[in-house]
Amino acid sequence: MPELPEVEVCRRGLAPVLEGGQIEGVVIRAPKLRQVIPPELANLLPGCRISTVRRRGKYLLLDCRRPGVEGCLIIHLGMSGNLRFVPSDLAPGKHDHFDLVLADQVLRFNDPRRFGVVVWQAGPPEAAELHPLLATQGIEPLSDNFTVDWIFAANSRRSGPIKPVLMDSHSVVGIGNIYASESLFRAGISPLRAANRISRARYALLVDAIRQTLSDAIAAGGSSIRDYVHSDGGAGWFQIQVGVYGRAGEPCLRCGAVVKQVRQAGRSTFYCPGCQH
DNA sequence: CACGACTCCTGCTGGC
DNA sequence: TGCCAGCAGGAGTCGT
Repeated sequence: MPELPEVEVCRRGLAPVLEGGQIEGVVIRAPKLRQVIPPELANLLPGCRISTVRRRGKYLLLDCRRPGVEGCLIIHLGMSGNLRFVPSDLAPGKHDHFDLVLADQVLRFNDPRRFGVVVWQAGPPEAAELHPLLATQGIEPLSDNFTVDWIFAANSRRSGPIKPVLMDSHSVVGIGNIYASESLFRAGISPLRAANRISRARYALLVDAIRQTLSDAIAAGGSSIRDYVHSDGGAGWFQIQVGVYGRAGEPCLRCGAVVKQVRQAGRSTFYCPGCQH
């Protein structure tokens, strides 16, 4: 379910509980998600302390170590993944694929569609980026590196429509199907417009829109982290005011034109033909 | 290189 | 009510 804001909200919910805590055990129930969950986690992780819970794109990074073992547990929630703390004695349910057993509770990973990932990268925290899944990740949209100059140059040779380009995690990480549509709506740019046919001035609007949209979503989700941590894990997700996503056929809240839905690269795109050009 | 199609998987919704 | 097609917030791989 997660795009960058949801993963960040998840990280903020996990960090205060996990950081400094010790892993007592590991349970692997479904060996194969998008990749096989490494069986050796059962030997590596018990006894490890988690120093930091980080995020890179839509990946969660748990830095773990104990004498003789140092590495990073890398978790991706895929489309339908979900992490929640449950009581130690709660029986696992359907699609509960992976448990991190802590002293007084369990961090449980549930993922019906199994597009998620749980893998291990040995080495110090800075080595995590060497993992093949992380090595090709693009820049963070909430970092100082994400500028008008950067995106204008990066997209200068991309002739395809801007919306799928925004969703390319090898370019910019974290922007999924919903926030791509919403950011373009806020910037007044058509999702169909070729990425290399957008002016620098309009890219400035887009950079701001992306930053603002993601930040708003994090703020909205962050307000319910307490709920997230000990409830169903769904609280706090996608709570921003939606401009166009899922509103096909309804009037645009800004100009009243009918919101359109089209298909791009196999994904639904929503936009307002009245105020996006 | 850049792009689109295809792929992995389960579950829900809407039409008949 | 049952069945089936289509679609769902991701992203790697492959062919062009």
